[in-house]
Amino acid sequence: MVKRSEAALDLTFSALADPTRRSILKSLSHGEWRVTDLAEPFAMSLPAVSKHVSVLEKAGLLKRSRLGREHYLKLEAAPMRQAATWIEHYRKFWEGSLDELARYLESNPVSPTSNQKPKKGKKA
Amino acid sequence: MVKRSEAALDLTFSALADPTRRSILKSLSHGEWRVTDLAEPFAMSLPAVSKHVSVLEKAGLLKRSRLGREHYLKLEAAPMRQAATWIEHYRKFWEGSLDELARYLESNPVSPTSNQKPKKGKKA
DNA sequence: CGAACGTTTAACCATATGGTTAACTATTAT
DNA sequence: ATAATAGTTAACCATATGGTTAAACGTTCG
Repeated sequence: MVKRSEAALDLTFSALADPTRRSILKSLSHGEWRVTDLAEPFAMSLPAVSKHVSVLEKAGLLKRSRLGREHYLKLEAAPMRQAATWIEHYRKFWEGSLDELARYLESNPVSPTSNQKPKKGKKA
Repeated sequence: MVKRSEAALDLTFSALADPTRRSILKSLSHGEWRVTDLAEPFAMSLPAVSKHVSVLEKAGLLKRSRLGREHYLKLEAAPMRQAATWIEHYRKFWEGSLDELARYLESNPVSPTSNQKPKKGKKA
């Protein structure tokens, strides 16, 4: 099932990569909105917003409920958790780096001692 | 400076939206790699990987150090923190939703009591 | 009924993305 | 000096993305 979740991450991250769509999610975090309401703050046409909404819907980041001619959109934040978990995995790394930097500064007060060049393949 | 960080989020999320690039970051979390080394696992040309690397570089997710003709790439996970923070903001929401669901189920044992239709503008 | 509303779909356009191969630059090895 | 290695850049291609306007669809209002 690696493939499956990779594809889901693709959808989630690329949905989040657009400022209009992030703004829409922000609106939805304050309640359920109609497409027209969502579109109001933006300087773009309704069909453009409609497309953004459907990108978010396909990524599973919102759910749509039809009520007559009106569509109500509701935030579905759960898929973000997978993305957050993916990113979290790297927190250890950047925190680890700071630790290493601290250790380096402590054990190398003035001049660096080792600066040999790598010869082949991976470094570090 | 809202614009600035919005643009940074665009870059970060769209860099993360590609499985090849996520895989490259994963490799870099095990140390510093050259472009050729990074390319080895993939069924694509070196220029293709080179482009992916430069996308990650522009997003600030890795740093490049030139050592003769070799380029060593190093993970720079810090920008992910901003993305993680953005997503984290929504965790409260989905956890809140689960709370609300629990409360709803508790106070509505069998049949729902309120199902009036909304009239205009925002619902919920 | 017919008009207005809410939304999507269609057709189109410009630009971005992800890949290719070929050519080029720069460095290292023989 | 020549050849091999590491990497980028250029030119190209197909498809995706983000926007537009116009038309269509279904629902509600008068």
